[in-house]
Amino acid sequence: MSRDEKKPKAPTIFDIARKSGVSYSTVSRALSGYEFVKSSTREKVLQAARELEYVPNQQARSLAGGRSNMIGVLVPDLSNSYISEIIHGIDDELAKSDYNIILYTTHRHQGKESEYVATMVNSGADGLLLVVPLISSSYLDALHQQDFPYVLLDQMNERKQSLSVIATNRAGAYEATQYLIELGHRHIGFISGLEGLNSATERLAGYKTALSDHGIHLDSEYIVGGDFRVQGGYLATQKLLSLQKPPTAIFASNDMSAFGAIEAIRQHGLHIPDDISVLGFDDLSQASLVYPKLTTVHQPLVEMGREAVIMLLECIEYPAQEMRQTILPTKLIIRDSCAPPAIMMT
Amino acid sequence: MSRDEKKPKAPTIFDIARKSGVSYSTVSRALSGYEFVKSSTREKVLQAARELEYVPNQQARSLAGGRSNMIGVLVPDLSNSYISEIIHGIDDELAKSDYNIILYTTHRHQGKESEYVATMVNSGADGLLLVVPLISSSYLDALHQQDFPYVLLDQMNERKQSLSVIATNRAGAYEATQYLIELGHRHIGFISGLEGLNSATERLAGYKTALSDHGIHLDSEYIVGGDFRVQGGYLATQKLLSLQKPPTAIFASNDMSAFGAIEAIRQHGLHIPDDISVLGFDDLSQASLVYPKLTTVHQPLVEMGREAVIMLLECIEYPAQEMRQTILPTKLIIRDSCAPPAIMMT
DNA sequence: ATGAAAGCGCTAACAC
DNA sequence: GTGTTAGCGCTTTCAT
Repeated sequence: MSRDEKKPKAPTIFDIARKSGVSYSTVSRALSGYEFVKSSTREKVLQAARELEYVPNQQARSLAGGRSNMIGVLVPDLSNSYISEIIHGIDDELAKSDYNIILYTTHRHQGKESEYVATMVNSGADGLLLVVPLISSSYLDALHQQDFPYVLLDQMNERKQSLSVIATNRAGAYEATQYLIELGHRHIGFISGLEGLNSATERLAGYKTALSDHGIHLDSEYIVGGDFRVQGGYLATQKLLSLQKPPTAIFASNDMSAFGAIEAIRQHGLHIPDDISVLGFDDLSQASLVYPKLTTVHQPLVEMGREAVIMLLECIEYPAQEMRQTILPTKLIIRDSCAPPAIMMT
Repeated sequence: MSRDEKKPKAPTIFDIARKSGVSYSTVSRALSGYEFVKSSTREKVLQAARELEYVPNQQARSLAGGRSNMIGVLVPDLSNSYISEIIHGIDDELAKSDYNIILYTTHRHQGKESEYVATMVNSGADGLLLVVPLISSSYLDALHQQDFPYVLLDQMNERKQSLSVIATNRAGAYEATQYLIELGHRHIGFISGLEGLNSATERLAGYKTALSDHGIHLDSEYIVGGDFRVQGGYLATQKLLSLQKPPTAIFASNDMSAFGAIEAIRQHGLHIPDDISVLGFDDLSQASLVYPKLTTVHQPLVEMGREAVIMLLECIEYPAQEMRQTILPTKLIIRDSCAPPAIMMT
């Protein structure tokens, strides 16, 4: 060690026991809220704990078989506000309990999610919140086998036997597309999301259904690949604009893509929404920062985080949860980036 | 428990010991990289561990006096990209080691930072990264007393005896102000940051110094209070614009404030940068998303996170670190929100 | 209602 | 170089 050796050991329940004159197992009971403790004893113990500024050692607690009070949160990446907002919701809700967050990002080692899951489980997390895009059922199986509490966020397990919370991606996309149609657009470009993602698939489906429900021919040229990021949206929009007959509106699978679209459109010398409309999905906080303010489908990310926590805590408390899905509603937020097409065409 | 009771206990070093035919302390040594282990033995152990899919139990590890491989990260809040970017950097760098992040947000209980610090320390974090704005030295003292490794991020302890990483706030603000002056501005409004924050104070100082160095009278009317957030910037700008002689340029203490300024200016019917220039600080990813793209002082947030991790890990490794500060350079990023004043006045 | 005692899985002296 | 033995701080039977 460095300078002085006087690391003042933190007080343990043993110290509390001495101070309050009871056995240390009684202290443990009093502290952990066990019901059969005389209330006078409990008071005495709590008092002593307070005076000693006692802080429980979570490691010991969970080693001994109790709760660790840690929730493992596995996310792909931190560079994305989409994730930040979800985490924000998780954090908010968790703050009400005394759970803490252990944060894992998979970007560290691509595809090693299962390893992370194993670590989290083995490191004593009481439950897991998974925001991992591409779910491989390998570790989901392991989780199930151990009856380990976890909740899937914004992702469905195809076998649907997980607790999960998602938003109405398809309906949201439908509503958005319909809005564009009602504005008079007949040529609506679509920037798709990351392949394989449930949300991406659903949003595309919503777009397609809306089109066909309104008797609009689906032009496959109008669907171009994006990646849920600014750059992808930018590139996709360039393609769209260079089409022989460019769309009069672009529906981007998420706001990030939409931001890229805005950029590309501006560079092309076109004006939003006069020359072309842009619509996003997510309603990130940036959406009202860009100019023009982005009309977009609000996905309740913060609330999804909250909801997932609620489900998880419930599942930890009462392990025999039946698997269910919470579906939160999306909502079209009309701002300034959409308008009727300049030249109405049918 | 719920359905089946067959929770398959995770293998322990004891299982590895049996499988590889050595004592379990040897296993511990082999696994934790102790050097005096015959390499054939080590290989045998590692092999067995692999086959068993062994995952170490961190709780036990740290309880027994080893490392927990957890770094506690204390942040005020998650709703802010400024924080997100720092965390991003932390995460990036930490990914190279096998440390994990325990994330604490103080917004849960205002002013209870010390309690959090105590919890983190007591829960076996190997080190702390503190991004807490208003540092109360109360827990810093405790940390010092215990020789507990920690690094301050974007915050200085007035007594300067902590490891810390900050950016050149004052110089950055100076450069920015000077840029505005060189553009021809003589009436430069300043939206201040959150009171008490080191960065806020330094930026204001940089602004003032630049002004006086260029012989420009400091008009106290031009310095209006902000709070580092959009709303604060918005309100501050309204005040600035309603001045008898409004400034021709506004330097906001951070990008968030600048975004608010842009909004207010737009609502006022003015154009950026033709009618008035806006300059920010931080260079959040949003800065190039807004329109016009924000000219701002780049603060290397991601790198600050990285650097803090590097320092912390070093400090954990070699506890006898002398206290030092790493100062990372800011850089003026010229985009589209600044231009010479419409009417040159002296 | 409370005390005693046995570990949880692991590291770190201490022996040999 | 490797085995033996204590605990780390706590929860949880099992007694009483």
